[in-house]
Amino acid sequence: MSNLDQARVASRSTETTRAALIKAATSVFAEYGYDGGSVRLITQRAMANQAAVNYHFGGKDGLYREVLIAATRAFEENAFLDPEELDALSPEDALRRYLHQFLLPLVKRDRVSRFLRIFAWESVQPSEVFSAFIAHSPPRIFRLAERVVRRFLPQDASAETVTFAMLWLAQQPMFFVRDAERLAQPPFSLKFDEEALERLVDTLAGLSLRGLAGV
Amino acid sequence: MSNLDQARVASRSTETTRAALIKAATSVFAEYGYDGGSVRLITQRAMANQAAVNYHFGGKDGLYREVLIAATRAFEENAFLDPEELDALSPEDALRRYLHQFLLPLVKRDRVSRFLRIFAWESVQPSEVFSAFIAHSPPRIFRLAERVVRRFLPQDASAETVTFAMLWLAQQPMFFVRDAERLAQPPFSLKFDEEALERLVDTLAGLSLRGLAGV
DNA sequence: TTGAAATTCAAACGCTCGTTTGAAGCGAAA
DNA sequence: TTTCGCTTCAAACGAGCGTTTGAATTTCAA
Repeated sequence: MSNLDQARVASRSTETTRAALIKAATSVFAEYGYDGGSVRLITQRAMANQAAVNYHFGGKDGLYREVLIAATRAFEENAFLDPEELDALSPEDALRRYLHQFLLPLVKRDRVSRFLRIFAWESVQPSEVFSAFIAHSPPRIFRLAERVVRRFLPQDASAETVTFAMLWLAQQPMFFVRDAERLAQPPFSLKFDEEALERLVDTLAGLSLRGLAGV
Repeated sequence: MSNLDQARVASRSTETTRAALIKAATSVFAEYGYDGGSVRLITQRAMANQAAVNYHFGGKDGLYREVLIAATRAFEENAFLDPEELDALSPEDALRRYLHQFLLPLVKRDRVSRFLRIFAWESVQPSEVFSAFIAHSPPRIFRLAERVVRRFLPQDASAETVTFAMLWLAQQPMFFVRDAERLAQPPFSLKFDEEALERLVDTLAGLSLRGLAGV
């Protein structure tokens, strides 16, 4: 076996641990955010040793960076919402599609939903790792929101107005995803099943489209 | 001097320390949230001993509870936005007034603004203290938002719809207040002076009132 | 089978956190 | 002046955090 093969085999075992750690870290960071997610809990869920994080990723931040890379890759895959797909829809349908996609974590606990939750955390407790990560490429949720919003705004809208409207739209689903657990408690007591999600999409789409005066 | 007088004098000195701690805690919790705000920083700013927090308030949570009580009192004072005042305005003006009031922290660093910032933190990192505190009386920002929203919604709107719309409105200003510092950085680079605040109020009021289709 | 490299492991380190401790300081009554 | 309760203080405690350490184990080419 060549040295290359040895490296490959060695890295196969390495990859197992790395993958388990990234997976566990994704769920832990989705639940508790970067600061609140502890290395001990991650390694416990990954059934790995604490030191493995530092051995394989150089530290907690290195592991987080890998999670963000995986998240970016998942978002870039056309499995997720596609800019071209949005453009093919009418502005109204694009808006509905956007809201529905980013509210999905309310009822699904899949991988993409966890990534969205991490983004929701970052929208509130930005970590240095994340800030550096997105420094020169705004996260997709903002790029998509801008795309949706631009089709409604007049051509001569100022950059500031576009930014206001884009942020306004982008943070609407993030709020519900982020605060889902709190909204499930009194005094709100909102439980999100598929049907409640549809009603939420309807309500938000209606409000965003036509505003309060249009209901 | 009677025992009562002695107690009064003793409590005067006590009140000095307590007031300094509550004031310092308000600013620290406004800056860093409950979890992120350390007792050491609070006592340092209050020029008090660390142990004073436990002596006077029984612990960090007791001090926080006092801050929340002070915040509630400040909000209940008619210095702040008054439900009756809102009702006296047209629905549109009430909406503008609401947004303007809750976006004020962007340009002012006064006491009420700090309380609003604490609420913004809680909307994202709910502490047990806060949850217990508001358990049976929703914070005013939500009660006011419901009041504003109800005047637009049809009488037969479901409770869930009202809640959706209320949350939708309430979190709009909270987002900008909470993320002000992040929005000041690239890639957004939004600086909020008085004029930018007015433009933001205009934009949000327009979007909330007429939606994207109305711009 | 052997030896060296890669990986895992339990334990400990250094740090910050909220809290506790017991002595010292203080003001007012006796 | 002495005494007593209230308040302050420096120091330490215990728990949790990310990280480091050095030995044990595993892996696999030779």
